[in-house]
Amino acid sequence: MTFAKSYEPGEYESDIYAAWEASGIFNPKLTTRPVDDDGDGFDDRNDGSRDTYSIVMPPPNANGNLHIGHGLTIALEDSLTRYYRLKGKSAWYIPGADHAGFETWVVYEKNLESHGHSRFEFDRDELYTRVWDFVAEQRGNMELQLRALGASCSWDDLTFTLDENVVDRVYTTFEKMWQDGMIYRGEKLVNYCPKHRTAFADIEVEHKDEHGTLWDIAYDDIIVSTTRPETLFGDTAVAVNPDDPRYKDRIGTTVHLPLTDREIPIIADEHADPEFGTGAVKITPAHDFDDFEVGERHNLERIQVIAEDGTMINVPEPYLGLTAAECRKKVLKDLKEQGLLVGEKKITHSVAHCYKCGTVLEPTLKEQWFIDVERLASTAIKHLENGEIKFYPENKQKVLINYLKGLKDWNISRQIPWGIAIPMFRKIDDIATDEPDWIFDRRTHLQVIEKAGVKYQRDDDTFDTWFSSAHWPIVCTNWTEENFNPYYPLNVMETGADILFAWVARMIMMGLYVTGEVPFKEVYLHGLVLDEHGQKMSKSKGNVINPMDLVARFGSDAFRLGILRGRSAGMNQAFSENSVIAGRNLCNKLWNISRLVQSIVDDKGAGAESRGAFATTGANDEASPVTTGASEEATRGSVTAPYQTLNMGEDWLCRELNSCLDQVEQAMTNYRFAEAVEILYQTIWDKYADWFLETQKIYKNVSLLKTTLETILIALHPFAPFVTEAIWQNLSWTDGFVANAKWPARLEFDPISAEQFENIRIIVSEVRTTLQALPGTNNAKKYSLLYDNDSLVNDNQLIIRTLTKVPTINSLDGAPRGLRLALANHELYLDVPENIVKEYKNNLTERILSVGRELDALNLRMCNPNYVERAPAHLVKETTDQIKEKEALISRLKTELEII
RNA sequence: GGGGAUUUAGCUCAGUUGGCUAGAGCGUACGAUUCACAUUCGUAAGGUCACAGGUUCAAGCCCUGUAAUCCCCACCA
Repeated sequence: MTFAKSYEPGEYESDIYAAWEASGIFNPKLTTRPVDDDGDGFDDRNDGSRDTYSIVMPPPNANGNLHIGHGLTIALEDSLTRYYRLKGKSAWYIPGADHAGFETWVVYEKNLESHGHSRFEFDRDELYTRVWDFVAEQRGNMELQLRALGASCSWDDLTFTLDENVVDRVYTTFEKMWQDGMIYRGEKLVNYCPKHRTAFADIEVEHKDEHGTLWDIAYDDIIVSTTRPETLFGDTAVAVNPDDPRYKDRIGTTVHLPLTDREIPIIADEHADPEFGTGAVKITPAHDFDDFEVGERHNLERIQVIAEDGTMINVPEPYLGLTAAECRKKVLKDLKEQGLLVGEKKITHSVAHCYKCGTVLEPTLKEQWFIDVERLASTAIKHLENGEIKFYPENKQKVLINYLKGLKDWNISRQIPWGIAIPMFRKIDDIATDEPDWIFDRRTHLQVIEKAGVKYQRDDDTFDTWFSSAHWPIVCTNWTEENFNPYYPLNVMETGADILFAWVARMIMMGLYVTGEVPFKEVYLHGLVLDEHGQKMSKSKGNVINPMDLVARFGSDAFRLGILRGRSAGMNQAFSENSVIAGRNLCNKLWNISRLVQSIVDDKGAGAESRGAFATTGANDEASPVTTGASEEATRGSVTAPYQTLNMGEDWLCRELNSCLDQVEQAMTNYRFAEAVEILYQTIWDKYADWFLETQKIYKNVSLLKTTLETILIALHPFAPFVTEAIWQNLSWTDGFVANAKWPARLEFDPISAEQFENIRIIVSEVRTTLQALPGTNNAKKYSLLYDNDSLVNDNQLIIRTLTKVPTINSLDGAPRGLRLALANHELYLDVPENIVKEYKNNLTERILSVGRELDALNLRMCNPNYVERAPAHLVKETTDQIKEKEALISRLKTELEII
């Protein structure tokens, strides 16, 4: 098998994924048998430790497509998973699919409407079945897209949010809460979307500033202001501030409610702000959240005047049955005619909207199931304050605690059929029995059940999606009360910062309530992926980037590298194609590095033959046989034979690779993905290719080339899984999958020799810089390098010549000539004719000035006695060393200038 | 009103507990061309680290204040 000239992701990616999946390496339950290389009977993978690593996928919508945010999620989560798998952990990345209750329902309802139907033609069970079929039809794309992104998740363990075990667990929790008295049914005001005809939790409401009108209406002698005159019919009081002198003597009296024959009381309540308007406010407990509370305090009647379908009820005949908007017009007109409308002005106020359709939400009185969150929240706060969960970014811990402290009771009832039925049944028979009105029962497939001779009817509502989602870590890991589960709590929960409250908070509360433990040890939150101008992506702006397009054009790895680049926890960040292109280039670079290494191995290595697991044209016989449980022997990446470093460049490379591994490990531990990618990019491109491989064109150390290439392949694998695997399979000497390789060991090298190579690099750079700065072009080919009494240069002529491309390097015979290079410890000259040297004079002067400025700064520091006294000794020494070096350099440059 | 962020090169971002002359990618300029890769190689230019004070031997980093931008929560009769 040969390496094509450039890496073509499309030719490899799907075959590679299929081979991984077939091998079973993504399922830790198939691969957790001991690995025993040295035959001592102990599992010796990763220092013998065989601990677990678990992470769950925030479930994408089962019947949707992945968007750019999913792309980021997968890049982050899969990098972690692959990294810890390579580190030898039993890494379990559990995939999921979301029934996406409301989202899917909205799509389905639109679909129904487009076919001329309405949801009200069907009963709930029928609708549920229909949506189920609808989702089943649409399903599957998302899972294919996850594969295309390289997600190394255990597909056998995919959890759908309506799976039986999920529903069971949700019912168990609900039952426990019911028994613990945390669930109550209450008539409360809820945010109600008249279009979708369902209530929402507070968190789902979107407040937007809107322009509106504030009308002043005379209730006898008292003027009240309102933006919603149509709710006047629901007024049951007028409130004034108890300290407001204007109304002191009116408290306890009544006013006449316009357009009706009712008298309503004037009450004293802090809610009325004396500064606002006239200081008197109408109270409509059934249609306003604040008024509801005032009503509770004063025991006021709640009169619902707007029905769930948005029409007027419980109002005088002329207004009955009008829509709220029509009613408002008529009320205003009638008030005006009676001279009771005494003023109006434009105002801006914030209005609650449905986050899905934008309809103005109607605060509506409704009986719903609520969770008393007091116990859940306070427990969560305690564990959070205890530091049991580490947050990235850190500040989110405080933000979350702050949120939990102000958390209100949680409305878990939704009036949409697509979801998990609430397992509560209401007594039908109005007979006097001691039986409670509501009972818990799991048989939600039945509309009516009978218990102890009494018939009960199922509540038609379903659970808020977040109620079941809150169980995600529990249900994905199959946590049970009975058995110890090494995968729970999860090592990390990775998700979007925007659902910290909606999801993360609820998982923590639920995890603690159900299992007594926090559901994860760490939380990593990512920000939004913005477009290249820093704008939020949206369909209406037309700036949406489809991750699958990028994958198709540049490859999955390029996308992953691109989206991780420069990203840090919790931050919204712009994203552009450029970073993906940079990623694509790195993949191609790595491919060509491997191509060169393989060609050297082929030339020099004896008897090398391809043992790749499969060919580029498709999975071959060697890859597919592993179907039942992975044999680790067959799938684990191999490690090459020992090597010896034979020259300075090799020692240097080993040193740099070790340092790279250190930094990548450090970065991954701290979730600094961008940093890990950055250091790998630098190491592979600048160090491995530009310096080391260039020297290997001279000294071909086959065993070292093999080992070091494996090192960079494995280290990059978490971020660029496909190209590293494609190369691994293409190389003649590697075995198994790089996806299941061992994280590289540190390389042995001679540190003194490694440091020597730094000197070579400095010399080479100086030669290059000078050659570029000299007048004329093609200088490298024109001028030779001369050296005087310099063993480093003498011994490394070949390397220096190769790297600088100068034609010859000679020992200086006789007096110095040409241009002396500005190197402190080396006598090196470029054999440049005198007239050219003179032209270079300005350059030299410039250089002296700049070094002089640096020297001044250093001297200034040393003149400060406090610095010498108080700064750490090694810094002071460093400074003195540098002063010496700069001084030497300057005098050298000056002599040079004098000669000219 | 409460809370959380951001401000560093033309653009997008790093800069971990204070330590040398503030880094990277992209972009720009100049130079290179059969020999792994033009998805390439070499070189360079480009920054008053938002502003003003303070602490310190030393501040992009810590403290105080100011300005601009953004997000979340609550509220707006």
